[in-house]
Amino acid sequence: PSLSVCQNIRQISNASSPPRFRLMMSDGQHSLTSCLLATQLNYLSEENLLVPNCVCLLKKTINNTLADGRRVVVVMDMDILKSAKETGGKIGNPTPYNTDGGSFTGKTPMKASPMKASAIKASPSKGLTMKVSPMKASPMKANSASPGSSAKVNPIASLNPYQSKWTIRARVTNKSSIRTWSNSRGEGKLFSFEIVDESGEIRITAFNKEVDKFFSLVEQGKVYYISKATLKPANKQYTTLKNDYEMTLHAYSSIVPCDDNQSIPTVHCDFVPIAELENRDKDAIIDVIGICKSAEDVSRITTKNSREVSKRALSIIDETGKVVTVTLWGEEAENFDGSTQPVVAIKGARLSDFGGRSLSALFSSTVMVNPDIPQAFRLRAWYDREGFAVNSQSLTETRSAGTGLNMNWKTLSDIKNEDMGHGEKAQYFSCVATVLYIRKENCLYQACPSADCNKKVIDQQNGLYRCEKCNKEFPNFKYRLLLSANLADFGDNQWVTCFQETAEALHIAAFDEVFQKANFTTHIFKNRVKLETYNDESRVKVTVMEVQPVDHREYSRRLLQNIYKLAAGVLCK
DNA sequence: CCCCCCCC
Repeated sequence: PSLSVCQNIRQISNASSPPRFRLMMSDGQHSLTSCLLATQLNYLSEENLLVPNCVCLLKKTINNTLADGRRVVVVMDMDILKSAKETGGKIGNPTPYNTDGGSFTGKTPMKASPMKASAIKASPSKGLTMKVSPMKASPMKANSASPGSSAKVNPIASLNPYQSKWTIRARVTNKSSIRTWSNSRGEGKLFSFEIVDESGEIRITAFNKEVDKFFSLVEQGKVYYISKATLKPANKQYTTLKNDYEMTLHAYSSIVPCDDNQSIPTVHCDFVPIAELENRDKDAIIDVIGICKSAEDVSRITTKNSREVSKRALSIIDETGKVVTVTLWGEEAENFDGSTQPVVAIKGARLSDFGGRSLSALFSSTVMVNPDIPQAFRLRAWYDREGFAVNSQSLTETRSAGTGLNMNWKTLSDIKNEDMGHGEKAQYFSCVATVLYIRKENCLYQACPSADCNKKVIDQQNGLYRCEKCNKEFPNFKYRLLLSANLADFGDNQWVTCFQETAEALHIAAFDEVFQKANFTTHIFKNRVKLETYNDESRVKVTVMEVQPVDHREYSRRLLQNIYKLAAGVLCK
């Protein structure tokens, strides 16, 4: 073997397939020669490993004479030892290179060849022909890494872009679906997967033809021998894997299933109890497991980049009695079935601070439904025995009144019976109630014109309007809706106040018939209750914060839950 | 050669 710097690489432009590459190699001794890259090594160039100024270890070269008499050194096997960036174009003591452009004519002085002297001496006679057959050379080598051979297996952690001869044995931990792209640089398809061995992990990507070749072969959880793939620096922006490199499969890559795989680690999860999520940082990548207590229907949303994507939010609960919302995306969202309240385990979910604390599955996450692991069996047993009836609390504050699992549900009689609103702080409760009557008198008031104030202004009778809250006088005011409505449920009724936003939600405007229409409509009302004193009279005031349509399915589920809870209480006695 | 991780 000999060490050289690849000074120049050029694709020989003819119609031959596969393409051929001509190299200018120099060993730093003012010499230059023309080499032909054996076609099975084309990937070195295609993958941009073989670039000017990279240091190459020529492991096998064959001197050849072309049909037209030109002599050429064919590089049959080589490793890239150092990237161009590392070498700056030098090996050992730097000497200037011959930069004659390296005409591919055989005029290059062979005696000054950087090739190993012995190889030059063994220069073939004119009559010798050397067939370069990529199809013979490469797959054979790849197969030598197959099970049963004595080939050494390399740890993933030892791989780097400058050695090309290695074989790893690793388990697939996360396989993507096939994705297509189209941009200014072209279009294509790809899939990627992550693998792990005792030493580490790495991501592998396959494009186009390699997608066709390897997609169905590569299965989640299975172990393979993998060799002849290209390593390149990983863009840390896009991966959480602990590896500085990632792999690309190419035409000569080999993936061979491995049955004897006990020693290869399986996916390991470090589950964080849901209650513990409160103490973790935003954007933390965590593993979580829980029972899917409820699941939204799948929905289509449009992202900021005007891409359409499916989404489904799940509420999962674990033995801590805490619930958190987890969002699944794309196919995972579409295919998820929460109807049986399955165990859901997610490796690598991202913690967000939306609604307090919530989780989102990433492309790098592994979502497992009813996985065969002890934690899943334990959770199942807990939930079916008692978990279903616990008074769960959600870490995720949902804005939609109907679906939150931390709603303070009350009946209207509870407000009086429990003396709600008498404490220092206002309380909040939700109820399902029907509008019996809306008072249309005084339904508008003159409000402070400042953006976020809305306080009723005092008409100074001099063309100015005073806001006590802002301690300011304004020449104008804005009209805001203020409705008094009488809500009723099965046991009681309650006068409530709706300001602008909530009044609008009742779908009423300043017309009688519309008022009439709003009567006897049923909604979810989220309310604030507080004892207030006005004109020396203390009254518990209930103000509507939110009006939402009743999700009858969810409402029925909740009523059923209450029945279960009552039943559980009776059984305990 | 992708690199999207979203929405409320």
